[in-house]
Amino acid sequence: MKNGKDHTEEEYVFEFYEDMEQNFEAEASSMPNKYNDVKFEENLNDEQLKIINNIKGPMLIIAGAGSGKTRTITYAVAKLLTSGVHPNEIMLVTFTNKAAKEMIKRVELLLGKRPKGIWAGTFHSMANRFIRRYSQTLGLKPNYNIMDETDARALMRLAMDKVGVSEMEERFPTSKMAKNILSYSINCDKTIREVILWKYSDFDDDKIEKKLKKAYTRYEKKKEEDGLLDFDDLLLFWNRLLDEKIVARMIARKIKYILVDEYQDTNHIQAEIIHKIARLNPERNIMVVGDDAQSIYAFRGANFKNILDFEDMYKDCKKYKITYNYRSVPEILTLANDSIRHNQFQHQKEMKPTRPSGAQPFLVNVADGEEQAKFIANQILRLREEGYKLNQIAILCRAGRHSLKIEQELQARNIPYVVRAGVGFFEKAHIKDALVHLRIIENPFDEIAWSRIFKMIPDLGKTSGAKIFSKISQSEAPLEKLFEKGFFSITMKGERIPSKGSRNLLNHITSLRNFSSNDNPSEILNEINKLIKDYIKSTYENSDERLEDLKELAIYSQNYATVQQFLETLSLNRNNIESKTVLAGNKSEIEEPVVISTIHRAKGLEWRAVFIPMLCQNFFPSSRVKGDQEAIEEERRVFYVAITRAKDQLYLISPALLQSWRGYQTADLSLFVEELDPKVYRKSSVKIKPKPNKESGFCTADELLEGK
DNA sequence: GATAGGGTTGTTTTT
DNA sequence: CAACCCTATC
Repeated sequence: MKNGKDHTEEEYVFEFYEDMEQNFEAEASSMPNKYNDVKFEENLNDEQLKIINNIKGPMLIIAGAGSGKTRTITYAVAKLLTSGVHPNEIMLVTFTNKAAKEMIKRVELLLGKRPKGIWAGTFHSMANRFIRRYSQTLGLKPNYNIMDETDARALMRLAMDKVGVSEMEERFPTSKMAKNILSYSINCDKTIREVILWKYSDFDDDKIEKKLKKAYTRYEKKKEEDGLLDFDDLLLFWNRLLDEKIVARMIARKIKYILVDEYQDTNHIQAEIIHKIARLNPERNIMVVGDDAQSIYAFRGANFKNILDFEDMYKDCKKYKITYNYRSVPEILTLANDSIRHNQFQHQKEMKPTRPSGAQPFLVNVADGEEQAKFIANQILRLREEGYKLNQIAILCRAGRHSLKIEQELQARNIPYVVRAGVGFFEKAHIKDALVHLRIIENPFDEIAWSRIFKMIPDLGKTSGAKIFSKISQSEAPLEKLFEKGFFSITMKGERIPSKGSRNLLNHITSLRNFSSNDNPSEILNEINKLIKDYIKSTYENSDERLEDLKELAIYSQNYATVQQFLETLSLNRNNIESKTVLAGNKSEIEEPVVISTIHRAKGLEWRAVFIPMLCQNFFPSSRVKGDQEAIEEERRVFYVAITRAKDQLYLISPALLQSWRGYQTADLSLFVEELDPKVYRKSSVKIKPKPNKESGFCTADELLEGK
């Protein structure tokens, strides 16, 4: 593997994995690595320097947006390494695996050498490493597959069906709700009853609760039988592992320093895990970094009160604040502060601007979604003329679907863009169609995977599928056994001859019989692509595009040695590949695209210019929060995160009229804009009237621009 | 009894 | 774009 900074993303993924594997084998080496001299004093401010010179014991760091949080963590890691701490004594927990890789990359640049062996990644990916290693201790199949949320929901549906829940006449939670309830219960350490009362009080009923619990039992059992784990299981089993004395002692011997980024977005079980590890070590070197104002994952059980609890839990904890903002012009910070002060449940803290004065944020009222899209496109072109590169511009949406019209407009104007929202590449139907074949090679007991394959086979429906899977599940056989003569022959309608569907299935998968989970996934995928080509062609409208995607997938998978490595990387890094990139026409030079993203995925990132569309009541904040103060505050934090991504220019855009399922509908200005002090933004003085009466006082976005 | 096809519905945010 | 329900067909 190459050294230096010219790694491709894929190589990092691969090396990353290797490092983790080595961690289990390597003892902390007594030979400290030779690193560059790092100029800590020159590159950090006083607040930051104080932190990295005091890394010991429990530390709580409150870091405002744009305060150089990543820089501080990076230098902290560098500090530890240069003072002789071995890489595999450090655990760095980040919010995404991408963030982990980027931080390691930055540490590498500082040290002039790649620090091999740091435990770095998300809670889920690290949990996976430990669980794979100790699957036997936990009584799990070593080749378990990790389900994504869609799969987990499908399995929950299956469990509910088996328990006979969907046939009930009374109202009952959907499989999605049922899965959510279970998920909250695990992540927040609450009973099912408590979760129901907390989030789904409509279903507060003994009978429902009883049935639900029955479905859960079935769900758990099914996962065990099929060798499946959901995201929550990863945390659950890691946590359980830490109660095993021998394993815990082994982990304690290795990990001496824990650093947790984005601590405001951890939930109860995650906090429990790191505290268990921290307490295993007499020095309890645990550093958590976060900003309660940026906690936006409550829907996943995150609780920014973890930050407050931290101080209670470690009475001797040292508390630091880093407050200088290096990102945004003071005008943008003023608006951000003016917004977040409306939140009651909040640490009071003040961001100190360091940049000279710049442009005031704009509040742009537009007539409707089309005008909004036009305005954004116009303004992007204008910014480009002013010297902005397109990739320094972002459109940040509350929900993925808010960007549809904007995308169309950018396409029409030949403005290249990339979308980081909605269904990711690996969740697309055709990609999953291919991947489920890999899943059954890895683990043939995975019913969710099989049933997706069954759907692709002509003359094979639900009933036959269930019969075939029941044979598979009883066979206790690896994949090759399934090809023994007559295995798939099931009798239908009392006839002796194998059904058409089962013969089709056998034909379909026969060419996979010689592959095993240890083979290179790309070779297998090439074969799979041949198998499903006709199905893709006949099922999907844009099959050419999809077949291209499948080729891409096979190429991408070359970076992984085994099926297992490939599959679990996909499960745990789902948003690493851009879901859609539209490049401008036939331009010879490729221009870096504008970014369209959900706000949630924009966390930790920054752009020179940021557009926030759809600032209307019932869109942002979303209609679901009605009256719920905590939910409104969460939405306001989402707004705050969006604002603080902007370095130089910020555009708040609010359409007056929106197209809903039937016709146009007036939309009120978002509470979050309404409540702002009008002094913190510049508003177009032009009054805009709804489209139907498009006469006096009404203007288009183009005219609005001229008038500015 | 089982499968295929049509038409309708409803979707925040993500590991 | 998947999950549902209904109807036509084998």
